Parts: sequence; structure tokens; C-alpha cells
Amino acid sequence: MTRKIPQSTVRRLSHYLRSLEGFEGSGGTISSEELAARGQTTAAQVRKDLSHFGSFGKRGLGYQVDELRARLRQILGIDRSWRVGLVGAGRIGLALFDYPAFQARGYDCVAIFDADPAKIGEAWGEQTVRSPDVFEEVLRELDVELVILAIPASAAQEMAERAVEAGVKGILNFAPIRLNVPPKVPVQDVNLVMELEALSFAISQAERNA
Amino acid sequence: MTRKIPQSTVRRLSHYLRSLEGFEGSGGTISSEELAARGQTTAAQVRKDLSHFGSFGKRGLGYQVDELRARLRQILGIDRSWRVGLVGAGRIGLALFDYPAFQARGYDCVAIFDADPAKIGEAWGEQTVRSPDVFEEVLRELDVELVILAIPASAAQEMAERAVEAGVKGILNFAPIRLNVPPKVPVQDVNLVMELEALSFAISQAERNA
DNA sequence: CTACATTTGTGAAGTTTTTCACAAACAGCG
DNA sequence: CGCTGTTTGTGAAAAACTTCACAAATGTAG
Repeated sequence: MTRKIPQSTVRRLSHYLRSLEGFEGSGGTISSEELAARGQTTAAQVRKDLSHFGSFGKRGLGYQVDELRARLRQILGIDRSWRVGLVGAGRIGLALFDYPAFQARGYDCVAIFDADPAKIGEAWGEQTVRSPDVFEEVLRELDVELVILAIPASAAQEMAERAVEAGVKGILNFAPIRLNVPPKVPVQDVNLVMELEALSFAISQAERNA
Repeated sequence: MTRKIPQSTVRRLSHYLRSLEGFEGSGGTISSEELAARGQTTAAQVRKDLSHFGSFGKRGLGYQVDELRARLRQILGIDRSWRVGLVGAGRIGLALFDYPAFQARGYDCVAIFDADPAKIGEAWGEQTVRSPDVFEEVLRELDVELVILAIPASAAQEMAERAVEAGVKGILNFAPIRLNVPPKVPVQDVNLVMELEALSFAISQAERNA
């Protein structure tokens, strides 16, 4: 039953999990209807999404909140912790490093890199900013599974390749370019300019149709 | 011909524009084939995407780079500048404020707000951090069209409502909640936790199928 | 001016995702 | 224990999106 899962389903699963986290009546149950209401989707969609991964509701009752939450964490792969390397100690890197939800969800930042000599050696929490010279070496040594690229587009492709070379399993990419890496290494792009453009498009569109 | 445009089309338009910007042979032309190669999609998709907005290619030749670039900017609503209000002067707010591509694309940050008394009055570039007490007033006075919410989830809904009340036309939301605003005000969500979850899902999935 | 080599724009076909609708399962109650 | 009121899980229908394939343009070369 678990074959090709739509990206949109994955995004909704995150939403469901978020809803359940802000739901302290942990002992109780929740219906697809209620879950849908919190997530701006439909009950049928919720059930279909979940059905991709098995059937863990009780007919007539709904879903056990505790259990569903645990199951979603498992599906999303956050029922464990991830060893993360942060590449780029600029504003965005700093913001991510400090992001509370980050650590809280098991994403452990175990190394920070930056090419700027002025930054190398700087202490960030328990971490120290390192030189890219020791990139592969450190990634391997610390068994980093996932890197966050918060560097300019010009450097991103090279660092992505080096990360893959060092055995990283996935990349969260903030640089506004399409990385060229082997398909076995998933890349998730976050492109702030694109988000702003989507917004100004939507506004312009609304105005045109008004 | 311009009716309901898929969100995925809008994202691709951004990509096309990005490709064209890194293409200095401005006088020349580019074919849908070439554009597709740079954007990880297909020629047919490129043509279909563009065809939603008219037909501005020349058969046998392709698209005039200059013209297409201008047309894309117009479609995306960035052939003008936007007056932006930044709500939340934390790490994320700072990162966005400093983001070079930001100013470069006509997003003008004209006001910054934060509830933390320690931050109010702080100078950021030419801006000074203001109190939320004067939120609506300032938004109206400066004619802010677009706000960026870089604040905790607990405060986001309230500030969104107040922004709408003050006549804002769109919201870029970094808080991990679904904002409840009138449909005429588009909201674009950026959810870093969700991106990480999508990534860990993809990695886990790859491992399961391996 | 005609034949030719391209490349767009677009209906139609194909695929994917969402919505519908209903049988099956379950708790509660008398 | 059987009836009732829910709510799931899921095929089937509908809608949305992507790919195909080809006629209509357009520049080029002879």
C-alpha cells in the first residue's frame, strides 16, 4: 500500500501532526472530520492520505490521538533524531540554528561550516564554526546524515557534491538553484524569492479578477 | 485565457524567470526546449505554462529573452515595487531583512515591528523597530501592501487580523499555523519544520525501498 | 518564390490527485 | 443480543494537471 506518495500528501501529513501536537487531550480520539477542519482540507482527503500507510483508525470512533501522532512521526521519519550539518553561518544559518522547533524535533546540529575566515572558530552554542577545508572529513567523522545549505548559489552546487561524496543522505537547500545530485539523495528546496513571487502573483491575480 | 492557474505553474514561472536572469545574452532568443532543460521540466510544460497568459513566442524561433523576462515579471507582479511591513524582529526577521535578493526585486521593507520592549527603538538600516501599539496606524500611513509574519504561532493570528484590518493585501507567513483571513487576502506559508519533515520522509522512503 | 527545417500554441489523450458515496466495523444502549 | 448512530477505508467518478502530437507560423536557403 505504500508506493508513490504525492508530495501534497506529505505536506498534509505534517499539518495533521502539527494539529495533533496542539491537542492536549492526548487520551482521546479525533475524527477525520475534526482533523480536516484544523487543516483546511476535507475528511475524505484525510482518510485517503492516511490510508496510504495502513489503516489505523477505528470505525465509528475515529483515530486514537496518541497512536496517530506516533504513527505520523514514524511515517515522516522523525521518530528518531537526525544528525545535521549546517553549511553557511550567515543570517539564514543563524536563524535556523536558533530555531526552537528545530532541536525540539530531533534535528541535532552537530557541525557548522563557513568559508569566511572571520567566522571560522566563532562559537555558536556548543558548536564552533569550521572551515570548509575539513568538510568531508568532519561529516564522515560525525556521521552527518543531512546538510542544510544556507550559502550563496555560487557555492551551493560544489558543497552539495562534496556532501554527497561524504555520504550525506539528504539536503535542505536554501540557495536559489536546482542542485544536480544523484537521485538517491533527496533535495528539498526552500526558495524565499519564489514564495514572495507566488504571493505577489496571487495579489495581482486577485486584483485582475476584481 | 487567464483563469485558474495551478500553483505548480506559478512556481515554474519563477524558475523560468530565474533562468532568464542568469542569461546575459539578452538580445537573443531561447526555445522552450532550452528553458525546460534549465528548469527540470519539459518543453511542452513550458509552452503550456506560458500559454496561460497569452502567446509571446515566435514559431520557428523561440522566445525573445528580453521580452519573456519582462513578461514574466509582469505576470508574477514584480514589475513594480511592493511596500512591505516586517512583523517580528527575531532571527528570521533579521535574515529576511538582510536578504539581498529581497530589496533587489522591489520588495521594500518600510516598517519593522516587534513586541519585545528591548528591541523597540533599535535601528535596522534606515528603519527603526516599532511597537505593535502603532501597527495599524503605521501600516495605513506608510501604505503597506504586504506583511511578513516572522513571529511565534501564538501571536500570528492576531497580527494577521490586524494587518488585514489595516488594508494589507497579502501575507507571507512563517508561523507554523494556518491563518484564518478573508479569502481576498492571499497567504503564502513558509514552514521550515514542514520542509525538514518532507526531507526526512523522502530519506526514510528511499531507505524503505532500498 | 518555393521547399525546408524549426518551434510555437493547443486540442486531445493520458496520468495523477481529489472528491464522492457507500459497505463494513464498532460502541453504546436498551 | 440486536438495533442505532457514527466513522472508517476504499473502489469508482470527477477534476486537475501533464504529456503527446500535430497543424500553423516563421525564418532560411536555394
